[in-house]
Amino acid sequence: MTNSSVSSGPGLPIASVERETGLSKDTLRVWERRYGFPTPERDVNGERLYAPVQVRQLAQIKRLMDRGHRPGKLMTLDEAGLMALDQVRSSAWPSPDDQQLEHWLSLVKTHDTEALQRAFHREMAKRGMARFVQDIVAPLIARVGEAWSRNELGVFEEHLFSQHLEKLFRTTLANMTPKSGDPRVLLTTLSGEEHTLGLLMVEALLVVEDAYPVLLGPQTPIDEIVRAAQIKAVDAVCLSFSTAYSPALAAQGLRDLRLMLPADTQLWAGGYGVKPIRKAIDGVCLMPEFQDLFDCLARWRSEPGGNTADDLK
Amino acid sequence: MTNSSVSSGPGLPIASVERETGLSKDTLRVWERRYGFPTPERDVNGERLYAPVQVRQLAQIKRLMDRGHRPGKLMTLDEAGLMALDQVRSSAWPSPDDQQLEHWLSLVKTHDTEALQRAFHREMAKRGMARFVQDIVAPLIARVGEAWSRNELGVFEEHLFSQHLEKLFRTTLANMTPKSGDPRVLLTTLSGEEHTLGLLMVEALLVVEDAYPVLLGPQTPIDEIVRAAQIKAVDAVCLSFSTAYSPALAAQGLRDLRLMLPADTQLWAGGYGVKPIRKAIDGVCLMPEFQDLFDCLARWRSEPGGNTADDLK
DNA sequence: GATGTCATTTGTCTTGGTCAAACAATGTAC
DNA sequence: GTACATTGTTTGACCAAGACAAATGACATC
Repeated sequence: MTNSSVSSGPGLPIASVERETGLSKDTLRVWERRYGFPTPERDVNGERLYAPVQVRQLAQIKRLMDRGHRPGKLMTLDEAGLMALDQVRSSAWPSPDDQQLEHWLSLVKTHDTEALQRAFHREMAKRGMARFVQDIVAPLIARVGEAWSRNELGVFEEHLFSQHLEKLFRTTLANMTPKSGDPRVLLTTLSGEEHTLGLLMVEALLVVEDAYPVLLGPQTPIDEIVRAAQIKAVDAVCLSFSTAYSPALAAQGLRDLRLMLPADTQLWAGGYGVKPIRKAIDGVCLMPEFQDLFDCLARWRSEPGGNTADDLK
Repeated sequence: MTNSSVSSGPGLPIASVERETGLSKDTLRVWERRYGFPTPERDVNGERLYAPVQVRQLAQIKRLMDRGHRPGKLMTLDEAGLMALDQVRSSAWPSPDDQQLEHWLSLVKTHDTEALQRAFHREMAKRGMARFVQDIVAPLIARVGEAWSRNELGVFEEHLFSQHLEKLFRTTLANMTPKSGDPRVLLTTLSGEEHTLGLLMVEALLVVEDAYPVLLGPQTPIDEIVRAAQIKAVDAVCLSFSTAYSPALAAQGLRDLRLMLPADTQLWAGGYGVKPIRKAIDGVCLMPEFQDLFDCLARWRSEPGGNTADDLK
């Protein structure tokens, strides 16, 4: 009651806004100085108190920036203008006019988790793991991510969806973890890439293909990847990149890693995040589509022994 | 090669030190001004570059602060003095028998994942879930984190360990997910807190206690937590905080959330990260130990109906 | 279409200062 | 001796205004 923060009252302190929006305190202050937005009140001690409305607007601006818009432009827009941008259908996305996809999405939107779970199991049994991942899960994840960035669904729905998928893959994988298999593949992401689902999907595909995945989880520094590859004696390192990851950073990281890895260790990179990488990187196999994973696998198997990993393209 | 940052070179920029030590940029600068430590070099542009040795010392100091020591005292100590304090096996730890803990730690260090997996399953069967989590897993996680910050093991070992635990909990939970149960508890963390293991442990404990957990995964903004709590009609929201999370931020976040949640929804906060929070927060149940979770549960069950959530303490 | 140059935008870092909350120490009543 | 109020010290978060490099966009050239 007597608390001075939050609710319809004065507003949130800058630290809370940083937590809620993901914008650093420095950024929040410099925007205020440069663009005159946001416009926080001050408490008795002169410290900023942000109105909840503006916090929501800031979160929306952050989302639009992740979609490629620049702050300078967004600041000139009013609430309606921002809303309008949210609605824009970017043709860059894989066309989502698939009716079934939209049906899945509606299950996510309505939190019908039981129906979702049932549908997942049914489709997996019907199509088999490989086709299930490629035809259903991957497009659906992309569609959910897109819907989220467009504010059609909230963080809550997105989290719930992710948790269900994670549970699905982990329970399925639990009953078929192999004791051996070739090739041995290390699965992880570079620092900054938090998404785990891509890794789980690849793990599932590798297991059904009788390979031996070593799941390391997300965000491993490059030198630790090298050490892990050596200790676990893997034949290949497979990284996953989501759309959020900057293509330039991804390319740089792959080049750095390639230089530090032994020449006979393959380096594969998958996920929507590698699609924008045009130029091939020497000794790195880019796999924008899941199908490419099978190609990499087949190529490795057809060329056993000391591949110098420079024989791709 | 041409990379100007990191590696044995001059030193790390302040942002990297913040990430690695968990000390804020503000704190790092104010320490330098007040205590004359640390003593970073400067690059051509006058920006701080911290020597790797000092970064390790800073991490050590942070660890000792988490154990209750005050910065002012620690700064007067030299390297040997810090080491001496570090070696003190603080009796605050609930460690059952140190010897077994060290044995487990050696399994982590040597990447003997199969032995680790076997040992986990054996101990869980032997002790039951509740004691397994409290006596084995929680101390072991703390010990691994400590060993990591002491540079006794690398990111690779730490990730592998986390993945094994995650797999263990998820497969175990998969076979006992309840259809109903009371109370219904939403499990998540605030933005900025990435650690999921705490949530999985709580989920496991809730399930064996015949409650109904709703796992949302990490990093949910507060307004989405509120929405999720309403839609999923939960009786309580349970947040988890690791030591990495600043106590001040945790307290602020809990206050923010408490104000936005309905009064009849309980708010519980667990994990090592809440230990340093001394002052009680109105309407929030702090659970620094796992045992406290059972207390919260028992209290809720003994007082059904419209608790106004102000009856704790 | 690829590549190079230049201008603008943008976020992070800098300094040095203020202040509330947390903590330790001391005094006082019971 | 213990409980509690009071005072003094420590500590980190916040503030302002400026500087600058890295990223981005625009435009010319090969």
